[in-house]
Amino acid sequence: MGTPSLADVAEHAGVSAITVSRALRTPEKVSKHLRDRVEASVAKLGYVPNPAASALASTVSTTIALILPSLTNTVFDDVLHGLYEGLGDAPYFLQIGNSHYSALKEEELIRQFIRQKPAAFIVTGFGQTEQSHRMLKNARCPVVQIMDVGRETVDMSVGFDHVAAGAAVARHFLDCDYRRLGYIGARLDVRSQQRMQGFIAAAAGDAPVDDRRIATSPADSSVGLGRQLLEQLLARAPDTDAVFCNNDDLAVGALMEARRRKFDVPNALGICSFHDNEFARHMIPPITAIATPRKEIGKRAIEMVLAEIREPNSVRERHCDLGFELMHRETTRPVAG
Amino acid sequence: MGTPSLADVAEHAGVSAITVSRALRTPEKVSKHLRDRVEASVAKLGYVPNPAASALASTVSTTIALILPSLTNTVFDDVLHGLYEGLGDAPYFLQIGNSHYSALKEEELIRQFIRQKPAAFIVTGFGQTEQSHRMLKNARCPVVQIMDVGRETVDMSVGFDHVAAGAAVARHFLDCDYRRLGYIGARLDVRSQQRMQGFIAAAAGDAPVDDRRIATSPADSSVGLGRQLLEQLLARAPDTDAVFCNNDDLAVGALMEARRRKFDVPNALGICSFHDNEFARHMIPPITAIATPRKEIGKRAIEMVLAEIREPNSVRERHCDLGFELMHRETTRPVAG
DNA sequence: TTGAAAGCGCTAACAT
DNA sequence: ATGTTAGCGCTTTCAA
Repeated sequence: MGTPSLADVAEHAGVSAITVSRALRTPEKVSKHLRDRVEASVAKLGYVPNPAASALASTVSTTIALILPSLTNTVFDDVLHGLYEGLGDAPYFLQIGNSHYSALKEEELIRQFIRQKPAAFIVTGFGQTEQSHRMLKNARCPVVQIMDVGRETVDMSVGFDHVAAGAAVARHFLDCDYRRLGYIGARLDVRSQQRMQGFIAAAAGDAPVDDRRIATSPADSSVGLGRQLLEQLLARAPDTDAVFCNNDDLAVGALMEARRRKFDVPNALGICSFHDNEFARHMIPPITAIATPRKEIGKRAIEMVLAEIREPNSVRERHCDLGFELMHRETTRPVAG
Repeated sequence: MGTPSLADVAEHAGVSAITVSRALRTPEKVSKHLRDRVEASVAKLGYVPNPAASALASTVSTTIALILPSLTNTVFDDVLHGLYEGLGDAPYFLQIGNSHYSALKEEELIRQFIRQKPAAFIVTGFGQTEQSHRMLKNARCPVVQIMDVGRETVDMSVGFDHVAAGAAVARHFLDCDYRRLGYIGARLDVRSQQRMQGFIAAAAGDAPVDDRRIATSPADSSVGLGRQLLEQLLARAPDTDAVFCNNDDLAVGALMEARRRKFDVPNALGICSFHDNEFARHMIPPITAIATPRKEIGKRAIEMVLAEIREPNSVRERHCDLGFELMHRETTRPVAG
């Protein structure tokens, strides 16, 4: 015989299997006397529960299903760190599914996860298909949608407002007296587009964003791509005086390209980044950026989920807007006035 | 009734459950006739297998156990990307355990994983406890140890030689005529220490590394910490002429600190980084670094594992040294001579 | 090539 | 507070 089973523990402790099960899962329902005996046997035999058997027998497993649109985007690394930090030693397994930014693939993943009776779902954004939405509604477990805020929530949500964040950048540029605004972005998912739209809309009155000043690419974002995109943008619109970069990689690339061209940053060219990774603020000059609560989103999401698992409907704040913060550093001019 | 089970598919197709099971797992053992009927029913009912039931009934699950010492270290993000890329659509789930750089915690994780009858184990390094080693040996599934190369392998391994990598940096510094060599590092795990020792040993003959020129910290590595550590090192040994940085964050920080002090890099101070993230080569000046095959390690590890699952003992190269490469850029002088 | 029966290790439901 | 029974959905073993 290999590893000991519940029955082995039961025999060793001289009790029934169900008592061992209870002693382990709901110790308060077992008398101290038997609980002690069970615990001793568990320790003696080195018993570890078999999650597959327990998943099969009960209505929920110890799997928390997580669906991310990308694993190569560092934003989700940060979210993951928050998730694992929040998870701590809780007896749940995070199972990651990668939807590759496809709602159909996501639907497929949800279908697979459903079979595992996950203890909870954490999914990215609000772009689910109708089917997905229905499956999540029917899953009878907590569901958190992360990264974004919105109305059509399945159950709970944590994120921030991307439209507002884009608008904040536009307003900042205007406050600093920039007027010929540009935008560079890579791999434009829904949320990036919201940022861009918020940016364009907020700029529209005072400094409409010219199409020639928008440079994007379907490629993954990287520092090298940031250089290229700025180059493209300047080739088409050399008099651009400020660029909103859709993330830190691109912003660092743009800054390096600007330096190579001996541009005066921030006077001749302002740069504002998005997300604010640690290295952005250590560049020379330090990069102005919208700081986003990536790690906090992960941590909060898992906390909500664990709380709901413990005690359904116990979470009061079911929709958290964690906000963002503009870090005004040295790649944008001082506020005019 | 919720989601359809194997029995439902069997009934719908007018065959027995076991035939459906076979049609799905070993289609070559079922006649084309029945196979087609089964497939049609599977599609019609939208059947998705229940992994818990299959894990319980069979001797292996579809879980691949992965033990990483850290999730906050970007090195492992890269490894993870390689793992997921190599996994592709293979029907296995990666289950990540975080050992927090503790061999005991790792042992505990292995014990838990064993209960799940994983299809394979991927563990980091060679620092397992004796118990862990024994459990892995007895697990009757492929095991790959990643990141390092070494002799006392459980089963298979993929990595590179950290001692040799450290030595290569020392030799490079000497070739470029640096003589007062320093080292900065954060969160020193076994492999970092091997790098440091390789570095010190290789420098010993021509330019022994003075203790005052070693600055380390138990904190997580970051750009800010790189600045601080260089500052500390220079406070103690202002005439240091080259620094080996244990990773890219630190190197970028060191470069920024050097720039703040208006040091002439590479002439007055040489900087060599480790890992070579994409941004390192886009800094100004581009950073000389040892490029490590992090992503390739992940990809290769999963490939080995999948090959062994399909066909035990089919993998020929069971111990892969993926090597490293010194990228000589502009933070170290041209080679003297 | 196909099927029937048994059982993987646990928990839900129902006693006591 | 504790135990008995049945069954989760699949695969193994054995038989035809």
